[in-house]
Amino acid sequence: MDWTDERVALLKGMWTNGYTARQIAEKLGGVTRNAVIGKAHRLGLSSRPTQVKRHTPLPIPHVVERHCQWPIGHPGTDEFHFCGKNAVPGKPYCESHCNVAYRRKDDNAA
DNA sequence: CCCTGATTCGC
DNA sequence: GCGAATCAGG
Repeated sequence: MDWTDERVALLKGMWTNGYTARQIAEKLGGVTRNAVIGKAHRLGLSSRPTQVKRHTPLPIPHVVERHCQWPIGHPGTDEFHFCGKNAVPGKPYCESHCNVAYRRKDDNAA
């Protein structure tokens, strides 16, 4: 399994958003949680509080959302805030964060 | 015991 | 650099 940009992006995206290595591994498919953790570690990530509490409000796709719900920083801290940029109609994120969250392998627009 | 992530070892 | 194995913590 070659770690392509989109796979790494998905890995980092899910990892950063509090997904467990198993969820990410299962999502990517063909990789074990060890591979995900190992890759994440190599990427410069690693430190992850076990089974991060659901205080990271993994943004739920809402109907008619107009502002990007992408969580920035840590909840409970002064740094925690949402992106708040104008999201695309029907999607919880702005175009850039939507791209990070829903990035597809065939989304490559040269 | 189960789960998690982190680190280390071998390929 | 990749993945599995192993270790450590919850």
